[in-house]
Amino acid sequence: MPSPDLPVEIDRSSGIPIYIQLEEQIRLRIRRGQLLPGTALPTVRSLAVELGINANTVARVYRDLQREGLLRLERGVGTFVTEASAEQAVEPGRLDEIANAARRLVELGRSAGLRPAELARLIETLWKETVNAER
Amino acid sequence: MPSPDLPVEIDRSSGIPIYIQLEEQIRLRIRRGQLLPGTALPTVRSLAVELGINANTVARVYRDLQREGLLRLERGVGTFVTEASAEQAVEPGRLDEIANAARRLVELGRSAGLRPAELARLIETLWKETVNAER
Amino acid sequence: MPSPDLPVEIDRSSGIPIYIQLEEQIRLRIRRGQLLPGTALPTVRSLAVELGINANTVARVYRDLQREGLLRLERGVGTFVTEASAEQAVEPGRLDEIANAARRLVELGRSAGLRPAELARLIETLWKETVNAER
Amino acid sequence: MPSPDLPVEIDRSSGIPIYIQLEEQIRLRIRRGQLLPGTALPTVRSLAVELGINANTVARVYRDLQREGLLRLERGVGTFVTEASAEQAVEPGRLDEIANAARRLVELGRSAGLRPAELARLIETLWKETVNAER
DNA sequence: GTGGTCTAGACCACG
DNA sequence: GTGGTCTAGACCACT
Repeated sequence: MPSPDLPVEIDRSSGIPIYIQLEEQIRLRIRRGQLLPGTALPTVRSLAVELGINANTVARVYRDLQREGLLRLERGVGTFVTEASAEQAVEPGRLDEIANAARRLVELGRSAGLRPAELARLIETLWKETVNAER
Repeated sequence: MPSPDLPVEIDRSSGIPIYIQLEEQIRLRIRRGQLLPGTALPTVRSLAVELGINANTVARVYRDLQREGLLRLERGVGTFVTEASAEQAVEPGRLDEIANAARRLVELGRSAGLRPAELARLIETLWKETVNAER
Repeated sequence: MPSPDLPVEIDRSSGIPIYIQLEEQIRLRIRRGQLLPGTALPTVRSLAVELGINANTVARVYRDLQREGLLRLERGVGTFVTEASAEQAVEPGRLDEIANAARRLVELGRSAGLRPAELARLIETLWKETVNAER
Repeated sequence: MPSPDLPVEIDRSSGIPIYIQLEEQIRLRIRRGQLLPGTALPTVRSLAVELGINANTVARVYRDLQREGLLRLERGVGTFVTEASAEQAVEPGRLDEIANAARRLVELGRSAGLRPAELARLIETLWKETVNAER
């Protein structure tokens, strides 16, 4: 499988660490089925050059995603999307549904004068409660 | 007005800065009307001791909330909820509505195998889009 | 909890990456109950100086162990053994038992002319079979 | 002697170098008496194609095993198992004994929550100690 | 002073 | 040429 263009964008002024931005964008592409199992990713160095960041930063991202089981790093060969990643894929319809729910939440929050960070925190709190409730 | 108990909880292993956790919890209590204008907050030192955190951190929180207009620091006297804070209060009904929307989003996200951080990021992204759309 | 001496040893000529050596030694100490929950570890920089290695390498080790749930990194404060690490502790008796079984295997392997790497590989193969058999 | 099928399996996601995997599997087959002296091995190219790996890698493996005295490379003819390899053969009974000891160790390790890499490392450590004790 | 991120660059192992 | 490790050093966020 060839290495397709990887239309990743880094916002250096967002305050969000570069490696987090990269990880999430690649993870999301795999989840959406835009990066199928077996697909080769750009080499560490080439992606670093393309994004204007350091190769170590890219390597860190690939390594993190390897631990999550999404990527397979082959020394001397390259980096590939794992077969197992398909299990973590999400149907596009579901993602739309999620996006809609998120949009609704954002509108409600804004009209109530909340801040984005407050909503994000609310989500994390509810998430933990849900997890605990399962136990 | 007396200083009520301030049932704040700090999670040291969450990775979220302590001052952020504190700020949001106090802000939310004011928004909910659980901390009314004129109410005195615990002293910097007592709250620091109670939570087992650094006094500088508490001082920073009070200072930040003062800048937002929610608190009033009276040197040598204490810290109080401002009258103006009432303007930022949100009706309980609205908060319930928001909480419900958030709960739904959390459930959708969980069933799709997403992580809380991904949802939080989604929210922030949508937020910015909404802001830009307004311009 | 104070930071006790951490008698770690690095063998730079072993060919085994420094961060792997460090990780395993700290992990083993926690497993053995020699590093109890709440205990503070040396700071990233001090351990780096003590071992004569780079601070980034120590930071990587701490970060990896944090992901495993063994350590808790508190920015601005320090690094601590988590409460949850106790769940991964192993009784000393069991470790002795394991060491004996390993010693026996080593003797058998040596007398049959095998190499250590072959034994190690045999272990990993059997391990995977056991895992698959469980499914 | 004809070239038998060589049922080798390569795990590209194991992190273990391909040449190590290949070497050990061939070595083990010779030790077990499954590859007898005089037997021809597949050509470098055919084995490389069959396994989907680089021909250089296969060549390296054959060369390494030649240095160990297990294989004989005859230029323009092919690669063969040496007569001397018989001396390194191990009786099946012994291999069973070793496999049993290894299985026991794996079970103990798993029930104690260790990782395969930790067991492998333990073995290598004990091996070195045994060697030193002999001196 | 703590940990976290990022850079630049060197050297190594693998294919 | 691929990824992996390590160093040295800068700057930042947090307590």
